[in-house]
Amino acid sequence: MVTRKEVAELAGVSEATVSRVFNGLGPMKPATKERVLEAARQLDYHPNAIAQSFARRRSGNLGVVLPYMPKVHLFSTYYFAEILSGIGEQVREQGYDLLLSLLKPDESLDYTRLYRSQKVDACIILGARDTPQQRQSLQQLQEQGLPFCLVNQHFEGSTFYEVDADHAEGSYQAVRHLQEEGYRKIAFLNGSPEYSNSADRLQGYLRAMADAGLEVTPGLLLQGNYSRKSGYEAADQLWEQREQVEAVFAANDRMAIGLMQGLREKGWIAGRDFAVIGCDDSDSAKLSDPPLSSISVPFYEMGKEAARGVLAGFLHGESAKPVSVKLPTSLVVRQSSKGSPRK
Amino acid sequence: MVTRKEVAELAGVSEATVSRVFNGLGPMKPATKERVLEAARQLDYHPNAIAQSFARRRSGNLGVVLPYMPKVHLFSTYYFAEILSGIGEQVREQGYDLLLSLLKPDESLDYTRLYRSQKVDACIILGARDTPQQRQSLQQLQEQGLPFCLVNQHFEGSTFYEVDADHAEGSYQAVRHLQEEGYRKIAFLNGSPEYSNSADRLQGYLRAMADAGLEVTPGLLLQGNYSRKSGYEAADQLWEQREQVEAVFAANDRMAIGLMQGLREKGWIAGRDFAVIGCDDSDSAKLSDPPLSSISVPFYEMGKEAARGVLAGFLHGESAKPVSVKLPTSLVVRQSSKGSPRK
DNA sequence: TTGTACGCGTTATCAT
DNA sequence: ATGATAACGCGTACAA
Repeated sequence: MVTRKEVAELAGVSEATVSRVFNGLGPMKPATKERVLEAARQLDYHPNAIAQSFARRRSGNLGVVLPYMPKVHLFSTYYFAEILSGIGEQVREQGYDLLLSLLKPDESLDYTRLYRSQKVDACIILGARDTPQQRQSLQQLQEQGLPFCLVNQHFEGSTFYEVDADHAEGSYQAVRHLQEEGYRKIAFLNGSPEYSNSADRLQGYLRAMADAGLEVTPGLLLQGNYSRKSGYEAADQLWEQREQVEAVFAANDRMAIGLMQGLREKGWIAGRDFAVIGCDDSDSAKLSDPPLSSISVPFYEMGKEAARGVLAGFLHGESAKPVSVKLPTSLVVRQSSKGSPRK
Repeated sequence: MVTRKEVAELAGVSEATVSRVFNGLGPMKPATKERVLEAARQLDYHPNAIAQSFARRRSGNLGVVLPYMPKVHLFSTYYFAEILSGIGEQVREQGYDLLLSLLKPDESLDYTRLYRSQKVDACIILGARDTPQQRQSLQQLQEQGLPFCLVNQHFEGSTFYEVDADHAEGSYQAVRHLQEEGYRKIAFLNGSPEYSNSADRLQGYLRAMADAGLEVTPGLLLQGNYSRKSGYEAADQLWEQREQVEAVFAANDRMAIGLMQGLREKGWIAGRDFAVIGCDDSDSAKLSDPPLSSISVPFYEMGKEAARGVLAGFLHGESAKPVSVKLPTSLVVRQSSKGSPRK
């Protein structure tokens, strides 16, 4: 590998000058700059990134932590792909690289491990759940001053840097839409409570029902775990009380689709016999039958914002501590929420 | 940050000894080893990975190149998620890290850029297409002796290291299955020709038809581009000649689902009026209505094998040049291929 | 079995 | 505007 030294010799300057040229530092004679660049071109010199990291004492890597994803799919891959793309776009703009860390199933959540080998300067943590163990791990990071960012998850009562979406407002809009279409008996199929999304969506649902003066009977509140299967199973419960339900708002697309599959087996077709709206607007929403109305979440932008913020926080130190944000969602209406309430 | 030097001082040994302990090198007195480990524990010492990379002159990173994925989804995110998981599992086992590189739309495919900054020791390239430009980029890598591996793509006539699946055999099995179910007029909806999968699947289809003594009229060969939309549009063509078609084998799940959606609008239900089998067994196969029969491809294992092979090739030099492999597929039968041919 | 000493390719500080 | 030089934290050949 050709090094700075060889470039310096060929250009007839010192090594320091070569560095200055490549880092655009200090004043320098255009002629020398040109000589150096020409020499570098001739030798096909490229700075050694590892040596740079070593000297600068920063890795130039942003770590991205992905949760363990077992065969029972609670997350859609769409979700992570979008967020990752956003992160990728931002790190490229900042000359950073992206180091992926896939958690193991049993892995104790000792995030500090990632930092202490100094292979990452900051981290974005995806798919975090609100459990005592998680809170403790994150708390520990924060106390040690290690820069990190959570995406699409809020820890009430803590002051972590988070980039979230306004799920409560999104849910409110979805339920309002169903009401405007004439539906009154609207059920809510929620996901696991350890995700803050769940609480937010429940809140949006309840507010929309209250604002419309509609009663929320216990039977209208169903509980799933974000898997297709749990939505499929909820169809049974719903069928039991089919006279009391005209529409369902589900906390994600997978459950919504499972629910539609379950009810179809009993003869109820979404968009004809009842209405459904899901959440996330993943690509499965377009693949389902009928196509699923859903709340679109700006995952790409969330990833990008998280990367921007957490790197700014790191690069400018405490001076620019990032502040949590909440991006807006939007409702995408498709066939599953069409039709009208049964008379 | 606490360094080797401090540990050495506290333990009353030289820095070299500390290194030996942490690398398990050379013979050493158990007592000294224990003293060093105790000192390290006390100081919470962890080797600096960047400095290690610098000294060892290897990054300890495996690069993974992902293609640009525009809004028109030709790849399923499932596909990449599975392969990435496999890679992730393997690199962890080898103490490596995973550096993600997301290509930009216009980006000229100069893969050497990834290596010359020395941030990766080897690369796995996903979603490569067989174009002159691609071949040239890869050829260049090979000539420079840079270790890389292609997953799920074959370049006929070249000797790249590739981990592929036996798509021809998988397709053969799928079509044979349709024949065993009594179908005779079987169409094939292929994807873009720049992916070797397409040619392989076509070959499997043709062989199965030939082996069964069935004629392949030109009308039975449809062309899509792996997007749902292209499958949806193929439904029109198919409908034109509906008397000549009883079943369809599609080169991926997205097209198969689009096709089912298109034909449903005309009144044909998959699994009742005609049969469909897709490829990849992505999770959308379980979400579609009816659930889609599909050829399962061991993406996880392919990713794992690619990582294993390419790292072995790098770590042991030319001595252990990895040899291309082709993993087996399997057919998963669901509702879309049930039913029986119309009389 | 352990210590000494050098090198790795930069960045950054201080002279000139 | 440019050059000399000291870090940076570790691996490792060689010496003891």
